[in-house]
Amino acid sequence: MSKRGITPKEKNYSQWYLDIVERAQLAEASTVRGCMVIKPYGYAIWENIQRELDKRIKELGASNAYFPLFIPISFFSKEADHIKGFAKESAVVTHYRLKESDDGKSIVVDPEAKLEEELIIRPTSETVMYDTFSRWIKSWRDLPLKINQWANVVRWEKRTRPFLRTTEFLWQEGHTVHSSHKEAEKQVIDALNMYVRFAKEILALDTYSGRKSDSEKFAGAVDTYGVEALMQDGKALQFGTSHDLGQNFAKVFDIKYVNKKGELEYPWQTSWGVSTRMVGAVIMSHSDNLGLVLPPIIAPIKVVIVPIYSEENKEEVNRYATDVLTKLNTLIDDVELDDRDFVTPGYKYNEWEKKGVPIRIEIGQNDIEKSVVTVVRRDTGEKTEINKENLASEVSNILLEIQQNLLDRSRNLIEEHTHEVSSYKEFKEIIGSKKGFVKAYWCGSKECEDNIKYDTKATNRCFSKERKGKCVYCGKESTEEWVFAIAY
RNA sequence: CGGGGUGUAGCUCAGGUGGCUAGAGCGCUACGUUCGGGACGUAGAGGUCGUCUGUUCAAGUCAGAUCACCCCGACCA
Repeated sequence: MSKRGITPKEKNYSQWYLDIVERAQLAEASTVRGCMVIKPYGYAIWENIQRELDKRIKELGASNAYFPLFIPISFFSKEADHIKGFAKESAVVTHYRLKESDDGKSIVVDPEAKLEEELIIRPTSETVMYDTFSRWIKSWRDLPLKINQWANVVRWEKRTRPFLRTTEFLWQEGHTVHSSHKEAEKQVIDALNMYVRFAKEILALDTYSGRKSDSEKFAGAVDTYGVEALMQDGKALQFGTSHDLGQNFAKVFDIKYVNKKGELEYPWQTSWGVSTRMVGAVIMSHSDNLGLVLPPIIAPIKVVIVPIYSEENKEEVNRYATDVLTKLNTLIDDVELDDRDFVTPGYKYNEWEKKGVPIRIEIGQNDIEKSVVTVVRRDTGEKTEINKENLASEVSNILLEIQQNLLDRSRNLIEEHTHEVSSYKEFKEIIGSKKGFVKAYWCGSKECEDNIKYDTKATNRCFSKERKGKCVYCGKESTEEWVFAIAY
């Protein structure tokens, strides 16, 4: 008998998401505005994502480094578009000391200790890094330079939600410097494709990806490319971006190098990043009304063993369970034997389901007599008996199947929720009823884009392909098809 | 920053027209019985009622101020 279920996603998707985050012990709201405390279990998922991603970042040739949290306001304001984009959400440090208040009852900011120059807490690190890069880069021999940073950043967003949008978040930002625009453009696409493959292979998420429209561009970039995943409620979630910065930052940070011909030149730069928002994307995409569902590759616990016993056979069951654990450990890390004897098996089933553990193994008297174990899949709920002898390899295979099944589901969801439309009437109907992605021609004018957004809340997510047609809003000739959706 | 709402136990909340020792469910602790889908019984612990000021013999309850948080918009990874 279930006592308290989570809010079903059909009823209130947003509440369903928050319930999962809370009941899977992933994170909780912090006392600091808009921030969250990532709990050990949630952080373990992040660490798995980090580990897999870090490998791929290094395959792109980038090295990890670390730059300061504080950015002098003068650095920050050098690139005009950049400051415009982030000015409205910047946390600013103005003082460096506190003192006792006059009545001695509290601690206040010491007005004497005002900083000569204010410091911005980084919302992104282009500016601090590029100031440094200007001293690192002198010759064509220093290029390409590829630096990655794992860090926290702060953006004072109006409205926050755990993992999806928090005031402070963790991320990875890659920054590269190249001697030609062509090479930089290739880097932008390589990084984008790396994210697309990562989503598919590790997070089991199918995506759309491509160039962004001018209005969705990163502040200070020449071009921005994004990766868009689809959530189960039909809304899009951007979880990664890759920017072609052109020479915009090089010019204002005075990054110059001498090329092979002996001429002084500005190099071409890129930056790309993904954040803890990915954890939110995974939660929203795969989970169901029982709780979290995790792709096995990033699951902190891949298999949980639940022994079922009474006082009489406790020892026998535990011995059998320990044996099963040893067998599984030959092929699978992260197996947990839940031998707590102060909660009932039903309680444990529920708890591990909420936490999204891909496979549960039940062991009781029945299994021991038949020399089997009962294996239950989190993604399908399917129960099978598997012989104890070839257990490890069979369970490994099921883990692979679950990973694949989640990706298949994600692909199906995106296919079912993608519609090509030819008229604006159709566009509005689909966005209004089914949501999802809508492919439509767009003439490229900001006016049409804004009007569509005003009418439907749908925004231009990314470029789809070259194709001749008529702009879905104004009817002018267009050569470009774009992907639209209502986004998080 | 606009519009709405809420602050009482760890959590979710109840406490008409002011009145005596502050209420429930869940959770927590102890003991016992249980254990193949969130077990049950008994006994307990837990609160300066967001903060300040006022009205009153008397304030969780009324008034004013203040702070905090939540929801809906505009902005964003």
